[in-house]
Amino acid sequence: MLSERRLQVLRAIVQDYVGTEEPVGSKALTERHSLGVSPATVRNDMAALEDEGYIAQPHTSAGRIPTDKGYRLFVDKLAGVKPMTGPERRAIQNFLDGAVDLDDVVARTVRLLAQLTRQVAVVQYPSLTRSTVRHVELLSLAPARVMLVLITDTGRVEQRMVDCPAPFGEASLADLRARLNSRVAGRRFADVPQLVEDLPEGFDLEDRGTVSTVLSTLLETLVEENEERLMIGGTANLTRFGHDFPLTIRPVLEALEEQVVLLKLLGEAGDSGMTVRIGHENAYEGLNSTSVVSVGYGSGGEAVAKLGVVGPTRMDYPGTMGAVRAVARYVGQILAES
Amino acid sequence: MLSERRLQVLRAIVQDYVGTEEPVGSKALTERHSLGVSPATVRNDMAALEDEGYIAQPHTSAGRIPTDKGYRLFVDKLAGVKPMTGPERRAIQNFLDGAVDLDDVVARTVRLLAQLTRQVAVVQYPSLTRSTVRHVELLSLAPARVMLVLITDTGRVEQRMVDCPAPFGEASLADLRARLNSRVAGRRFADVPQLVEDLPEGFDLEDRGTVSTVLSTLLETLVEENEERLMIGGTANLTRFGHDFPLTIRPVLEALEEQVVLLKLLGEAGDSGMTVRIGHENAYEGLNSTSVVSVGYGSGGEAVAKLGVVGPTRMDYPGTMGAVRAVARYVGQILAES
DNA sequence: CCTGGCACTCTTCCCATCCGAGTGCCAGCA
DNA sequence: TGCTGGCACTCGGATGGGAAGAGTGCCAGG
Repeated sequence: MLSERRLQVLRAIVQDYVGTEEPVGSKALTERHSLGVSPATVRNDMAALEDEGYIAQPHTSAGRIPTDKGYRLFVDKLAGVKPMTGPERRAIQNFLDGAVDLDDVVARTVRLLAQLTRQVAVVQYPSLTRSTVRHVELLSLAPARVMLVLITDTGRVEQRMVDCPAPFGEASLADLRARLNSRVAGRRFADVPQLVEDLPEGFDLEDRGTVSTVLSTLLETLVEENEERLMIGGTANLTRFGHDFPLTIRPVLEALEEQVVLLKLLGEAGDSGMTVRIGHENAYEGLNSTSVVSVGYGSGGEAVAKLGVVGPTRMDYPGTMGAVRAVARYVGQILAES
Repeated sequence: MLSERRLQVLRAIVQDYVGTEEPVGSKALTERHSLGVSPATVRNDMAALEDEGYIAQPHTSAGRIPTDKGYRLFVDKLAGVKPMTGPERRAIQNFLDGAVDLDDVVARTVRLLAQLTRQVAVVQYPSLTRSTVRHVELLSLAPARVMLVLITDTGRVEQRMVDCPAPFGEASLADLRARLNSRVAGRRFADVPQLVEDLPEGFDLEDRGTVSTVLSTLLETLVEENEERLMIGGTANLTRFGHDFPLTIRPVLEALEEQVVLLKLLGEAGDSGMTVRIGHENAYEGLNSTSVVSVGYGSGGEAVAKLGVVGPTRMDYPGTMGAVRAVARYVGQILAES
């Protein structure tokens, strides 16, 4: 459709605009990029690109800026992913290696991403959906009060208090603990419900009520905690957004506070590979002038959660994508190790 | 020192400025407040207040605005704490009552505070320092691998993985679990070290190494987790800050990301009663144009952590203080119940 | 199909002006 | 002594008119 040179022009426009944050004109383009043609020619190309909707002018007689569609083409066809340099990789690895527990891994990842991309970083906690149960612990806190602790293979720990309908002896508790673990340890969350379905039947009549209560609390925990948590960081980078500040930043901050919105945002991203949502491609209105670069990460081959960054549509896509991909890869490694 | 009327004038200036966000002049003051004197008189009072450093003019021939010192006087002498209304109280209670676990309590508290005050809310997780141990659980995950789970009376759960120097049988583990709990359950964190000091001596020689390892991990957890965590929310409210935006908001966002700074900020606040730090009273430079209202909260009589809000020095102090106090009180109740 | 040239369009910047809010001070009055 | 009305003064912010500059579109010629 578009000639090779016109694509080059678009690429040059995107690069310059991302660098300078100012509309770029035909003359400046020919000076900074060796396109081998005159400004007048570039003007013609620009007119064509504008007709096609890839670029736009803020006002007559200002330079052009890329539209969302322009960025889209840039990302899809014109730009690669800029790989991290060796030292950068090592720095990432070192930084993440220092983490002591899951919270710390997530916290460090957020900081790292925010620093590398100089944008807002969002990291979802490893999801329970695809996790397996490592261990279920039951503690008797009072005769009719049990604490349920669920430990997952990703290192996450969830606890719930259970009020039992009847007192429950230590022996019964130990029994339940043993049977429960022999059934669910190492199994996937999704499989747990049917695995424990007939468990109460093996108990004395008087204990069945309690067993059922404990089990249903367990199932609840599995489901409830699927409302995944996430951590964000680097919001101070929002101040680099632009000059028309308060109007832009406000809805973004609001979106960032709404975990639901963010989770949806990450969730929409494709399951494998990197996803880039540009401007209006984001369903949430407040993020219409931002782009979201996200990718799944996980121990082993499978993605257990996602992470990404939120920044202005005018962002360095190759660099950002490179950083996001690299961080995801190393976080995956860390999780696999622990 | 200052006559009664001059204090009234200062109060009126603070109130008007907080309301309008614009420097307030003598004429407007006499119109909006019934001071019973003419603008000329007020002008004299203002000149005096300015000499004393309570108010200042942004430029000659603009109105006056309060200085940090002026706000200080206002808070100390001129303003009470505005109590929440009945419906407000009920709403707070309802909102917090819905929480399912500690994380949820904190999350809800943050949202609530941010909404009530329309400012940035900061809530520290209930501290371990003053907490007592409810239960210590030890789980054998592999022959030489133990998971340590610490449960506190505030409902907090911490877990650590322990790699043992030698395999450790289930029987020994149960033994250790029992002895450990009989010693530390219900005791304060600070007392734990000496309570477990001679514990290894009761074990077989071959197990002592493991016991020591487990114990030192436990002690580490107690200390490490004193690096308290906190949650913030309502950052979108920063956009209401002012017109000179990016300059003001940036350092604040940066401060909010530095948990260390925030913890220090809350930590500095007095242990009992509400603390208000105004503008330059805050040690951290980025917060020089903000005020921090904080208060301790806790189950029972004792404060286990702090919470507060960060907002512009030009804030509604009575209202903010009322909201902070009310929320702290109800959070304390919730914690006591669970 | 590319190029140089040219007229045209806007935005931005700068400056001069004006207006008004607010002050400080003073002389007079209770 | 303390309050008041009056008045001159000071700035900041808004208004408006150029002038400058960047960038465009179009056209005729190579």
